[in-house]
Amino acid sequence: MGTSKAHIKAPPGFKEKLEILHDYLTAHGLRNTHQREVILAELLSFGQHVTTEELWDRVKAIDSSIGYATVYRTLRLFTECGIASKHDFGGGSARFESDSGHHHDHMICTQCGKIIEFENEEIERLQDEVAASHQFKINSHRMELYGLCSECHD
Amino acid sequence: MGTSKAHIKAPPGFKEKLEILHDYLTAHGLRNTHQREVILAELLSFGQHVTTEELWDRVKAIDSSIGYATVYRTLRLFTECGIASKHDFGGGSARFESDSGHHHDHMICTQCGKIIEFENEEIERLQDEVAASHQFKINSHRMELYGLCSECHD
DNA sequence: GTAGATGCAAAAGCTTTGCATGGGT
DNA sequence: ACCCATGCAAAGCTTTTGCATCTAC
Repeated sequence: MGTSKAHIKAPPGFKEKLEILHDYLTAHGLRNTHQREVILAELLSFGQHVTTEELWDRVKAIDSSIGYATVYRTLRLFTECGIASKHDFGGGSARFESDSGHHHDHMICTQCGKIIEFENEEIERLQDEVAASHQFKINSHRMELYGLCSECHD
Repeated sequence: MGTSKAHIKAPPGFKEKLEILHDYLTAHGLRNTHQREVILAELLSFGQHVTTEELWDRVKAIDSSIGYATVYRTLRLFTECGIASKHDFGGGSARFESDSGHHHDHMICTQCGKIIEFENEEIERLQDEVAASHQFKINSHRMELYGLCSECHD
């Protein structure tokens, strides 16, 4: 009988990310599995910053046999191969998002939890400048603005 | 027999911070204690971003009867009355620093752990600008640059 | 067939809290 | 005296990991 595994509906960007994943797996002697594809698909279709547990809930709806540890380990794998990144916005749990390629920062509404993404080249430039003035070599940075979104004030 | 408690050597800024603390305690019907003064003094004299446990170690050296929970609760108190602030630079434990009054951000060397503080008004202005363009009201922000300090590269 | 992947459950870390006791005011 | 503060130990939570079993290659 064919692989009667749960069907994976491909969300936008799935194909590209899957290719990156496959390349990474091959290059490192790792294996592709059904679980990894399901988790990737759900991460992409979630479309928001998601915690390991939230993602696990969605993944279980597709394949109830997938365990929490697999989601946890797979998210770390995704982070390592550059198709997702991990953030800590406070509130106990780490949150993951699929990488869109271009860097961006976040505004977090402390009232409703909404997360707005933005990018600002001028700020990035100034960061580089500040770092350079301290002979500091930036590898990564985080910048988060906490406050109230337009719907939560006035 | 006066109060033969361990002597507290006043580090720079101790008097001012202590006053803020006392005012806060009075205003909220709370009490001043020897523990709180020791912890404040050690926080100030540490002079670097410190974890609860690291601070506890130093505090115990002054008064070995002080418990971890007291340090923990006192740091939260300090945060509430605005004489200290809490940061999460990753690595498991939260880190505290005494507030210097003027806002600043951090560069963290991922090799040696050194933390360099800096401030940049231009960046702050741009942050306000970005927030305004999204009708977002900033309450606080964090900005951290991760990489290698001058002593850890080349 | 073999080395990596998975699921379960337990271990690890920090953080936070309940409670009896001690101590400011 | 009253009520907050403290110390100790236990509970909570999320993150990690050990291990037997399963599976992609």
